[in-house]
Amino acid sequence: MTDVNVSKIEPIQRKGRDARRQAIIDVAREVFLTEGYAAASMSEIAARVGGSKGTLYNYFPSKEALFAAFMGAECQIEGTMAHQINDAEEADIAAALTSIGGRLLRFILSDKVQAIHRLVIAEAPRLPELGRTFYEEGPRKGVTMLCDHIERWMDEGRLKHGDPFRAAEQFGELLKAGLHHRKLWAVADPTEAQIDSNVTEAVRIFLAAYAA
Amino acid sequence: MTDVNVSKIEPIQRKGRDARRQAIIDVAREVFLTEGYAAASMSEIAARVGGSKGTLYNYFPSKEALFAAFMGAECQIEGTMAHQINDAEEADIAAALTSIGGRLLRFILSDKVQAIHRLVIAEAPRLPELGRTFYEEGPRKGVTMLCDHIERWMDEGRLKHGDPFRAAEQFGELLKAGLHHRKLWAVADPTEAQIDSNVTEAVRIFLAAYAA
DNA sequence: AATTGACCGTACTGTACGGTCAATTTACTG
DNA sequence: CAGTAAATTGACCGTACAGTACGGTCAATT
Repeated sequence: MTDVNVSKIEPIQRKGRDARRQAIIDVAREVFLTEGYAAASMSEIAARVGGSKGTLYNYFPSKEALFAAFMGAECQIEGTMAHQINDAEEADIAAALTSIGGRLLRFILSDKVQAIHRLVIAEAPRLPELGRTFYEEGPRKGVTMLCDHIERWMDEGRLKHGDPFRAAEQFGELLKAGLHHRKLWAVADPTEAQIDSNVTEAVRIFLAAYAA
Repeated sequence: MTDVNVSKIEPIQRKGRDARRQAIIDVAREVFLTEGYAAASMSEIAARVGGSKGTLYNYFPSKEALFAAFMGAECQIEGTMAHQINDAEEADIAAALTSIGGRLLRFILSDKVQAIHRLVIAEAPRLPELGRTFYEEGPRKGVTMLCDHIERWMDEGRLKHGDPFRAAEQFGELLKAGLHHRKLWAVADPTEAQIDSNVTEAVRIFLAAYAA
């Protein structure tokens, strides 16, 4: 009632609070990615973050909310990653595709991205919007940027005309050929040689089908 | 001690027991596929099978054991499926690939196979041999049979020489292009038109790269 | 008719979880 | 330093789970 100048109260300890909030999300990421959503326990997260469960619930109202916060941050990181991967200044199409493809494939096959894929695939039926936002912010952005390159090359007459978005998806799929699923199924980790080999093969096949 | 002719006891009521065991696995399949491993409860399975939990544990010593039994049966089913999909008698390579590709892609995109993929991907880190046996009995077999066709066509000089196994994997990956992951991420269900379109595109690109 | 053993229903144990709360400590302010 | 509001704690609650125990039922075998 007697709250004169409420606005002054707000930034009272924001720095410490934000830092702690971020620390919680960092721990949550580690636990969620290694244990999965169901097996991850709030008690363990609280213990690993060095605080109590009550404090945890002071920052996030529920397990779902913490999970959503973590996934939001994660998607954003992945989205910005797409920019780095896709800026190729090579004039030669084959060289550009090889360069982009190598970076993209290594990114997709990294342990971190694999763990996120696992999580999204497992929880997507239960949380439909999770799958959607992950797709929009991650893979979708990556494909779209590759698509822009391909569309430009098509317009310049250096590639056959066609649906550039589908072409980008096909190239991405050729890159993964076998390696992605074998890693997802815990059958085998791809070697560096296999990765390089897959990239050159993907470029070869893509250009065989699309080179003007 | 006084166990004369123990052997006689064995086949006493095997028929009913096996039938019941199968009924339990059938129910377990349904529950595991829709709920996932962690969320599936033994009580619910017992209730759906129409029996008591004690009986359930009379047939399977633990939840893990029931899960393993279900996955074993499932892998076998999927393995036999590969045979039907892969027998193509078309002489024309493009026609054969289109025929096989259409059946294979529709199989992969079916709700049942998608649910199994989800389960395997989610549980593979926890149960490493699950991922391995699934791969060996399912996708591996499918790719190998397609590989046999491709190798024969290569030997006959109708396709360029190369690694037939990798070529088979590449063709499989081209078939899926985008659709598989969008369904796995609960972003969008593929339409019939998209499926057909993906098949013809996959054949086109594959032949552009491999036709002699 | 007697016997067997699989089966049912239910209640139970122990454990682990998500989430809550009153009490306490900490950190800032006048 | 005193006062106060926020931050933190850890014990606690209700619930749900895997797995166990047991008295009683019933259909098939002997």
